[in-house]
Amino acid sequence: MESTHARILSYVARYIDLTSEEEQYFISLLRYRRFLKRQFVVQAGDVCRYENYVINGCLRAYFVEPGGAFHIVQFAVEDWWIADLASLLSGEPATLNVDALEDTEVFQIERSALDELYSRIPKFERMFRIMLAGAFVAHQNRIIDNLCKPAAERYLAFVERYRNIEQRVPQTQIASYLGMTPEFLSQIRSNLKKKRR
Amino acid sequence: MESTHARILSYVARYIDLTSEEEQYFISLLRYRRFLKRQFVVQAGDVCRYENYVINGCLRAYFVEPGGAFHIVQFAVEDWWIADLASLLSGEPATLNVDALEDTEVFQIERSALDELYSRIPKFERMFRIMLAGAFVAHQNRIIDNLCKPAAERYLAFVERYRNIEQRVPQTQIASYLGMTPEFLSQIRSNLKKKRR
DNA sequence: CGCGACGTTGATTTGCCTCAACGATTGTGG
DNA sequence: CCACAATCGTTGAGGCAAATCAACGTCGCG
Repeated sequence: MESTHARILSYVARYIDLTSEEEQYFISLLRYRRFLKRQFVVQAGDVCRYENYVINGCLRAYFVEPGGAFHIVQFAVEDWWIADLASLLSGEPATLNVDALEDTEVFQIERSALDELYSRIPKFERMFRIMLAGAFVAHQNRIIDNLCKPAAERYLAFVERYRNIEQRVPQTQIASYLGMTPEFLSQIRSNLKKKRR
Repeated sequence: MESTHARILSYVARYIDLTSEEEQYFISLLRYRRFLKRQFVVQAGDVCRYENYVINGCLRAYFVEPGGAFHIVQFAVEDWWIADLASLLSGEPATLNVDALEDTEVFQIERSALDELYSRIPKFERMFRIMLAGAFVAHQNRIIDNLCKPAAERYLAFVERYRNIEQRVPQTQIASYLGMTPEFLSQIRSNLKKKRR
């Protein structure tokens, strides 16, 4: 546990400097949890009560259409945060599901603990502001890519950018994230192979 | 000018409470500017130095592909903020253009002034954190819609959500925002009209 | 007036989806 | 430890939504 704390603290240190007291206080708000593969972290319909930091393993957030089709919105591996942010902030029921693609260890921070953290140590407000700005820009770029790149290029961009994820999760999942069918992704890959030779 | 300050102050008041001293300080950081229709607010390649609050009028942020195709990423009307956030934060050259679809009045806050504002009045860090969270969620929903809704539904959702924008900007622009060709949007609209009768 | 932006309509093409069938691999209960 | 199911990736035929290309009418503007 010592070492896992070290990890999240060094993550925080990328954004802000903490005194060791502040570190202790921050750590006291963390709740350690393990999720088994396929286990839910957040279920659509329930209120999302935690922000989740991934220590190791892999989570995914996805949206299920009334028809039954589902679409992956986000993956989260080591050092990433994941939640249904809309639900966490508003207290409304979540529209996203979050579950584990591998056995996964996380630190959770409860909504109320976050609020207290912001008040006690405003630096954390800065950290989350900067994190959110980065996430916002990433989403914006994803929208642009979806608008103007054909499926094959989007796949290549994904592999380029998230090699660590591409290795670990099944193609079905990646296809869903990229907004195409698994069959079509398979076709793309086989075309790329041919071209490469 | 008095009245325009009142407007941005009531905008801020949605998020945080300020003393009148704090209000004065905040206002002192604002730089008033007018942009004529078609005038650039940010040009891709330049560094984006300001966060822009729209007093009235309408701005658009768009991305130009090497091939020449362009895609609208965001509109901003009264009470909205717009910038190339990636550039503003990193100091790298902007990848987006921002220009005026109508004659537009804005308040600009310079990057360095923002930093000072955050330090002097951490409440503003909270305001921007909350704004960013909202924008993040909105982008996420847009990604989901692009993935699972057909073009006609996306158009209807846009009209529903942004009636004030839909009335004011040409269809070409809306088609670009929605990720479809103007011709196809025209077809969709004519089909909807037929159905409505 | 004439030019350029805008919207419309139609013919053709294409990127991607749907559906279906088939091995290969994983994993799970008997 | 085997047998059977479930998950995963692949391939192919056919279909549809949306893009492309082209032509034309309208309007606002210099």
